Amino acid sequence: MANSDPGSIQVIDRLTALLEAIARHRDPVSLKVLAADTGLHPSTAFRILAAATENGLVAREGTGYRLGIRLLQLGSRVASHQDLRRAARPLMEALRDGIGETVNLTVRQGDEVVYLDRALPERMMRVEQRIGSRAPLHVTAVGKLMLGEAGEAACRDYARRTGLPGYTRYSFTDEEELVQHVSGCLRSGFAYDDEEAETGVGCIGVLVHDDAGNIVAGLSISAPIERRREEWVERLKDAGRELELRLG
Amino acid sequence: MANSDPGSIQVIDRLTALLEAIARHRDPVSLKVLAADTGLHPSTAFRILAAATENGLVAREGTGYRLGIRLLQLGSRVASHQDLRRAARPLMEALRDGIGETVNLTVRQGDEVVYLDRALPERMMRVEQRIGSRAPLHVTAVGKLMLGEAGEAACRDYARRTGLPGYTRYSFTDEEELVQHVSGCLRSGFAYDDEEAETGVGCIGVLVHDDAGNIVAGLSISAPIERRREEWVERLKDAGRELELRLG
DNA sequence: GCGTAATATTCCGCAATACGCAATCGATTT
DNA sequence: AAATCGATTGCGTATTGCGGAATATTACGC
Repeated sequence: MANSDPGSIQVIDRLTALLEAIARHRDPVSLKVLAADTGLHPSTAFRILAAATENGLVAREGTGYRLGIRLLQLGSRVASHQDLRRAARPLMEALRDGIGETVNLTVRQGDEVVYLDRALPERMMRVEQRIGSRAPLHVTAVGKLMLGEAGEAACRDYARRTGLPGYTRYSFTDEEELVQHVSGCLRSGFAYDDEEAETGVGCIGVLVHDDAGNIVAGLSISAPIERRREEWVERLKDAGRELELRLG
Repeated sequence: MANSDPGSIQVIDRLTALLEAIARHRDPVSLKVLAADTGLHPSTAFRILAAATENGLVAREGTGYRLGIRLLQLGSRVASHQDLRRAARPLMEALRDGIGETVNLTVRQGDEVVYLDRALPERMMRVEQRIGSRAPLHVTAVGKLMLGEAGEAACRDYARRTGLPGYTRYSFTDEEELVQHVSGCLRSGFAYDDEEAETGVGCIGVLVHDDAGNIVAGLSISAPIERRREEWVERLKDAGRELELRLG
């Protein structure tokens, strides 16, 4: 039998699955668990992990495995949007210091937003998105704006394609309502996320454009819903505008 | 012929080499260049890159390749020293804001220090180490302290093992001098790096210990040598002590 | 401290996998 | 329009990685 999918190498798929599996766990993971999680034969998992360890992608801690420091290096070198992150960072930190809540930088990738960077406040209860993690467009403030700018047709397309899965009881799951809501957000130049992705979490988002008017990124504030304040909208918009200037 | 090295999987070695090669370049890299850099047959490189792209480890930009966003995610999940980074981050930012220079968090790995995190000041000229990058112990402030704490014998061992390669004309390349210098640093509880790693760059470093007295990390300030100030030593020591408290 | 169970690691023969050649496709240049 | 250069794909083959079983190591119960 030939390759099931040309453009796919078994070992690389398996390696990725293993890395993912390790990443899902907080503490070092045993071979057995990893083999079970990925459905690989322990012996196979072992050999792949050993090779990955050789290459620093994985490290051993006692008898278990954790992600290797080389991934830190590679992660920090992901050049994609590097300029963007660099330009945004000080603005994000300033905004975070001003309001005392988490500030996120996101970009669109397919039907999701990806968290590129964030600035975390120094307080016990805060909202924290992991860098590199994803969320569907229709349950995030920035994502809804992106849907809005893409136009009604594209938004409806998205709705049908994804089926608008609900995450909380506040998520939009109806195409008509979403389209309606999204165009409203677009007009006001910002969007709220009212516990649509996770109960108790509220966001405010704005878009960042380049000179040509294309969407470059989204900037958002995430906070426990009861701490969120109206006034932040203007500050967030200012930060967005400032970022556009710095990129232009 | 059997595997040259059991515990090594060809594809994974090659994948890692390709990722490294991509990371070395700033802009998207063409297949040809990657194949040349890694010595792989273009067709082989292509297939591996295609598989890596499927898995999000690599992304395409036009006709070239760049590191994929999944590496961001994996990099951010490197659990190793996560608590440390988390605890150190606010202290580092405060210190950076106080003195206006780069603050680094490092750990030892073998004969090198690895940069775990850093806080960058908002100014045009600044020293910037990439997260995940490495430097030999004997040309960094923190590294010299680590050598000191390891004891004279271990330090001499290190000297012979590595041959003390020089990076600038100020690097220590003589075992005797290094041992001497290092024990001096240890006594004073901090170390300078006077353009020993890179001409024009000066550092100050301190060590961070856990309750049991083991070295957990190093904290350092990097600045253009002519901007470096004596006063920073105490502030850095304070930050180190504060971090020890927070970890304890 | 010993026996036992549970994992981790190594060995090995087999065949599926990934390799490299060569041919095709596509873009860019002259 | 031809030619050149790089990216991509198909294909037969040898190598590589596979998984079962054997062995080592660790953890645990008694």
